[in-house]
Amino acid sequence: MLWTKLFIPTLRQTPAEAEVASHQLLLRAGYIRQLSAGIYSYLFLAQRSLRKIQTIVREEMEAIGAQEIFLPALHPAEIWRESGRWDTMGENMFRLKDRFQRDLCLGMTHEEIITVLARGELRSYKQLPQIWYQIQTKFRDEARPKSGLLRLRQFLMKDSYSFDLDQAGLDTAYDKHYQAYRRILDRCGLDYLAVEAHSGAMGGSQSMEFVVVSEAGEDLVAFCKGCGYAANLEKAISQPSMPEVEDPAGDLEPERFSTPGQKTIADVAAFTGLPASSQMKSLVLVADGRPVLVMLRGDHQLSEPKFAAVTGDPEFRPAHADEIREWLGAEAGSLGPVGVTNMPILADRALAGRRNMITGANENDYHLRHVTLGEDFEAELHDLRLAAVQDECVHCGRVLEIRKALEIGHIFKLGCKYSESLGLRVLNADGTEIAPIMGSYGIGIERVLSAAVELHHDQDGMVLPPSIAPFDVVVTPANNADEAQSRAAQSIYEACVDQGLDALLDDRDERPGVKFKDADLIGVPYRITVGKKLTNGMVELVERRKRRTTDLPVKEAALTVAGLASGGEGLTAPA
RNA sequence: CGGGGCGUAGCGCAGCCUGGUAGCGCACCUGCCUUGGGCGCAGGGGGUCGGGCGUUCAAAUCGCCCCGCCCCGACCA
Repeated sequence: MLWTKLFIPTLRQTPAEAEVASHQLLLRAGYIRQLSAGIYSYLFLAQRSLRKIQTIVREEMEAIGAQEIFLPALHPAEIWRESGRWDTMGENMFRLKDRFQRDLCLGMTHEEIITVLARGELRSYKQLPQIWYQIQTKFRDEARPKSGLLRLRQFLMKDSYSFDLDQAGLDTAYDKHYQAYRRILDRCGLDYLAVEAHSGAMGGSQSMEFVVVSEAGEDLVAFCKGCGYAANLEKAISQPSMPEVEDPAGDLEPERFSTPGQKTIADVAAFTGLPASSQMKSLVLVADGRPVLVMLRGDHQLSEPKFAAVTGDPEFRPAHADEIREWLGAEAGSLGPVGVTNMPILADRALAGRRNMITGANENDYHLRHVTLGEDFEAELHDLRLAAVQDECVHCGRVLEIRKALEIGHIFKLGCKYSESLGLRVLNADGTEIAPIMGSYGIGIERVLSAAVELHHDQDGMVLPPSIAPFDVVVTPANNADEAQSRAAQSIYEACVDQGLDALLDDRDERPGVKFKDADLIGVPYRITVGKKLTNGMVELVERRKRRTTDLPVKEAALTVAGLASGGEGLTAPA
């Protein structure tokens, strides 16, 4: 294609609203334009790149026997009421009414729709297993859209759904997706991690996220460079670091002492001269309508999903200030477990074996020292904390890395939640009716592109992996007004096209600097520069990623790029 | 939803404090010139100053209300 015929509106300056690299570069390189918060138009370059990503996704989905379908984006409320999620999805769902005042919504995911489709069609065990997938626009009324294409209100997702007769079948479908996702992300040139995750509002037993470690991400993941253990921070298990100060020895009795105005862990640490890890933190939560006291080491944080899993109530809430006063007789900041009998006490395992710690006295402005779990109060032990910096891997003992990450894909074993609630049943071989067991698997298409840009860029612009770059190669005559250069560039361009390359000819009447800058910015992996060396029959091949320039005879240029491009498809991130 | 910031030409910004009818750089158009890293010269086009109401002889500028966008937090498959 000829640059002069294309619309590639590159920007010299970065628009002020863009903060993260991918957002800045996608705007500057003329890939996207914003319509509204979290809603973007995809211009020519973005569309080409997104299509390449979708092609890779389709190929790998077909390879595991998945069949492409296309479901509606506009859904009647009834279906969501049947599954119960009309109410539980809350504010994140776009809702609207039709002219007859019937409730509708825009699809944020498609478990309900696929299950309703299946229940009308699937009758017999002979029809299973099935894997159906689509690439669809999803709508989510995010509280805070942000960071360009990283958190959108309207976005593309490949979502697939598996239907099986039994757990073993689901395990197979899940594993196929796991393998397919690995191949997809490998081919897209992403350096990623597969991490154990919570299934959250999806329900279900097992789930795994595919994430790219990046400061632009909003998840936190913990992983071990030693044995490969990796999990979402909320789910991660870890060996707590040693307390900074050894506990006082002996069978000491709790001792009340005055701590006027010392409300936070940090306050008390400064006041007593003992670090947070020598204190116990008390949280009052309300689960299933009843108060629960949760004890954690002072420097640890509650993992809400772990607490929800222990209590079985995903809707738990912190107690209100007046409830805390009524139940414990003191304000948050002076709470503790000693003498508490009116609510169950849960303690994190990191407190097991600790002695003589500091905690609140349940009397404003007083704390207790020498409090020991199992002696001065009793509690049920659970893993309730978030893995913390310096925690060690429980498998191999190495210190865990904790990093921000971008969620690209997520696979879930759903179980029978949707088949049961929506009435999907098939007859088994023995004539009994069973609810098929389901899985659900998603990949954010725009996030693949954004993550690739986050991972692969430099001062001058994007450095896209060849597999997802909008063009493989750009042919740039340094001076297009020079008849010989222009003609040679044209023929090299044609040779590239003949090689099956997605080639771009920069035929603009611009100074070379402008053309070089633009080519760098939009991230084309290879550039063939036709310039002064043409008089010797030579052109230059510039590899965007390595910033390396090689002189080549005119005749070999196209063939060389074709060889590099096909070999470079699995290009991965530098470590 | 809470906190903060911003809204003036396509992009980046100044002007606002101290009211007097809008400016700079880049981009764009025309011509000349130039052609190895966002050239040079000359001429030119383009703005409801986010919106409404108010104060005033006079509002981009002051006041009130609203809208939008960004960032932090809350929230979130």
